[in-house]
Amino acid sequence: MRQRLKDVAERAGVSVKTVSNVVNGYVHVRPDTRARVEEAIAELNYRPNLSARHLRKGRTGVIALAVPELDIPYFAELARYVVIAAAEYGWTVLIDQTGGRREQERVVASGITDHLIDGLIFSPLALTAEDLAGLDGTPMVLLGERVEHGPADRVVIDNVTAAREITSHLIQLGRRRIAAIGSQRTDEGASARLRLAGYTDALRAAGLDYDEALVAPAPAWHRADGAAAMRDLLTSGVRPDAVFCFNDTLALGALRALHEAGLRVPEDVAVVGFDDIEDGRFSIPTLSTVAPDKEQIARLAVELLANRLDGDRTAPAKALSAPYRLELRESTQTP
Amino acid sequence: MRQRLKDVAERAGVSVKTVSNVVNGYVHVRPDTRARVEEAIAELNYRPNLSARHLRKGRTGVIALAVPELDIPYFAELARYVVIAAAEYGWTVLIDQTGGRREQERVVASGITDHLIDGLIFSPLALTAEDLAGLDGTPMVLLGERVEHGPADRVVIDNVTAAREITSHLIQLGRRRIAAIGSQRTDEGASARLRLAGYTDALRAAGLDYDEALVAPAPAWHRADGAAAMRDLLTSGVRPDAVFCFNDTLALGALRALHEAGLRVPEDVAVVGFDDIEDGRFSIPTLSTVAPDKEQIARLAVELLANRLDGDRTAPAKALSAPYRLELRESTQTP
DNA sequence: CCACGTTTCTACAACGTTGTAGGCAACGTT
DNA sequence: AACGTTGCCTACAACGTTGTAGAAACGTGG
Repeated sequence: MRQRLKDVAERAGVSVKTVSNVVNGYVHVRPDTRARVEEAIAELNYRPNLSARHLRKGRTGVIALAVPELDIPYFAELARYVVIAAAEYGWTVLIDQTGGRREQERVVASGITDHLIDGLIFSPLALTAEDLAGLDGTPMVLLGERVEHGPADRVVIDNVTAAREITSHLIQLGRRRIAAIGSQRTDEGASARLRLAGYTDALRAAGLDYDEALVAPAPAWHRADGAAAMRDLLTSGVRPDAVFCFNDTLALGALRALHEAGLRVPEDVAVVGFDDIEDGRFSIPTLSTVAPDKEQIARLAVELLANRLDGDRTAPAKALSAPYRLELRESTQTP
Repeated sequence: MRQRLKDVAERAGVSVKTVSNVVNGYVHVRPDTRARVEEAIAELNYRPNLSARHLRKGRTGVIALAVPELDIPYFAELARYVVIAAAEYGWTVLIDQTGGRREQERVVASGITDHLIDGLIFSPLALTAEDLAGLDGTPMVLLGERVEHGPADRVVIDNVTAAREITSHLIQLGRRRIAAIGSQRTDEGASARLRLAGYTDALRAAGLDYDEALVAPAPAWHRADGAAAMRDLLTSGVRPDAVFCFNDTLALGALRALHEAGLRVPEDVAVVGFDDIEDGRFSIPTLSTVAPDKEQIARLAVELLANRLDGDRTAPAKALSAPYRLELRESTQTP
C-alpha cells in the first residue's frame, strides 16, 4: 500500500503540513523535527503523489515532445537532447508519435494530453497554421518551418542558406549536373521548399541552368524513397554528377541505389544529405551533410517553453535560429 | 481560463455529477439532458483535468518505457511499437532515457515517476536482480535477459538458439574462421553471454575449434565499438572469414572497418548482425541479421502489464518468449 | 389507484497535496 | 512589564474529479 503524507505525519508525530514542508524544503522546521520526519519518510518509503500535487499546484512538471516517428534517426537524436535539456528544468518528457498524420497532429496540438502536460514541443509535418489558430491551451514551441506564421514560438535553422552552401560545395568540386532529391508539393513540405530554394539560389549564383528533370520528388523522406528517386533519376537519362538529398535518410537510400547501379561515390556521383544522423558517419562511403546543432535546437526549444510558462503567455511569438555547419566526408571528397 | 465540470454544469443547468456522467458515458441520462450537456461542453471547449481524475481514480492512464538510449535504432523502433500497442489500451507512453547507467536505472525502477505512471516497461542494461528486489511499487515488465531471476514479468527472445542458427548459417556457407564481436564481462552483458553461448554451440556442433583470439569484446554496442573491434581483429592477424556481431550497429561499424581495410563483404569476410534495424536493409552491402519480432515484443510487454494491472499483482512472474527469424541479405550471400 | 421497480438526477465526501491564516513560544526592545 | 518580531507549527480549505447513497420522477402490473 502506498504511503501518504498523513501516514508519515502520524509516524513522526507532527501535522501533515509539517511533513509537506519538510518534503518541499521549507526553512522554518526545527532540525530535530526535520530529522524525525525524514526518518519516517525513509522508513515508510514515502513518495509524493504527483497527481495530487499537480491538482493542487496547477503544474504537472511534464512536457510533451510530439514527433512524426521515433524511428526516424533525426527525431530520435533530437528526442534524446530534448530529454536532457528538459531534465535541467526538472521536467519529465512525454513523447508522442503523430505518424505525421494531420488528424493526429491536430489532436495533439489541441491538447489530447489535456491537463497532463505543462507545455508541448512539436515537430509537425502536416499541420497548418489554421489548425493552430485559436488554441487557448498549452504553451507550445514548434520545430521546423512547417507552420511559418502560426501563433506559437519556433526554433528553426536557416534552411535556405544551408542548402545554398552545401550545393555550392558541390559546384566548387566541379560538378555541373547537380540533382536534388526530396521535393514535395508546396502545401506539404515547407522544409522541402526552402531547401529547394537554396539549391536553385546556388545554381543561379554559379550561372548554372535549373533543370527540372534533375529534381526528383519524394513523398516521404525515408531510405526507400531516396533509393526510388535515385533509380528514377538514373533511368531517366539525366546523368547527374552530384545529388543533393534533402535529408540524410534519402541520401542513404540514394547511396544504395547508386551502388546497385554500379556507380562510384563520389567519383561518378557526389552525394550530400541534410541532418547529420549517426548512420552517415559510418555509411560506405561516409556522408557529407548539413549538420544542424541538435543539442542547441533542443535547448532553445526548452528555454522558449520555460519562458512562456513563467513569463508572459500573451507576448508575441518568437522565432529563434539554431546554428549548423557543413560536415564534409567521403561522399564528396575524393581520397 | 480552463473550464471545469462546474462551469459546464452551470451552463447546462444540471449538477456537476450529471456532466461527469455524460463525459464518462453513463447510460442513465435522458437524451435531451445529454444533448444540453454536450452542447455546453462543446461551447466551453471543456476537457477533463487528468490530474484530478487520476487522483480520484488511482490510475493515471500513463505507462513509462525506460530504455538506455533513444537514438539507438533498436530502441527507437521498439519504442514506436510500444506506443502503438499501448494506444490500444488507451494508454499514453512516457519515455524515459536511462543512459544505461545503473544509478539512473535504479531510480527509474524504484519509481522516479512516482504516482504518475500505472506501470513500467523496462529495458535495463546495468541493473541487477538485487536492485529490483523488494520493490513494492509499480507493476513492471522487463525486456531482455539482463535480469534473469528478478521478481518481474519479462519478454525475451531465445538468444542462444538464434545466435546458434545465424552462426550455423555462416558455417554452412563454408566459413571456418568465424569471429564474434560484442563479448562483455559477464556481470554487465547478459545478452552478450547468451549470444556467445549460441556461437560456441554452433562451432562445437560443426566440430570447429573455439578460438579465443577470434572473440572481440565491445564495451558498448555502438557503431564505433564495432569498427574498433573489427580493426583489432584485422590487425591481430587472426584472419577471420566471417564475423558474427552481437547487434546490428556493431555490424555496421564492422562493415565500415572492413571497407577501410580494403576487404570485400561477403567475398573475403561474411558479416551478420542481430536486431534487424532499418539501416541494415540499406547498408552497402545489406546486412544479414537475426530479426526479432519487435512488434510482438512490444505487444506482449503491454499485455503482461495490462494483466498485472487488472489482475493479480502477487501472481508469480511470467516470462514470455517472442519469435524471431533470420534475414539473409548481401553481407552473407554472394550475388 | 397503489405498490414497487427502474430511470434520472443530485448532494456529499473523498482522493493527497499545498497555500493561507493563525496560534503559541521564545526572544529582544522599549 | 508590555510590546512587537521571529521561528515553528497546526487547522482548514481548496484544487477537479468520481463513487456512494439516496431523492424524485416515471412506468408497470395488480
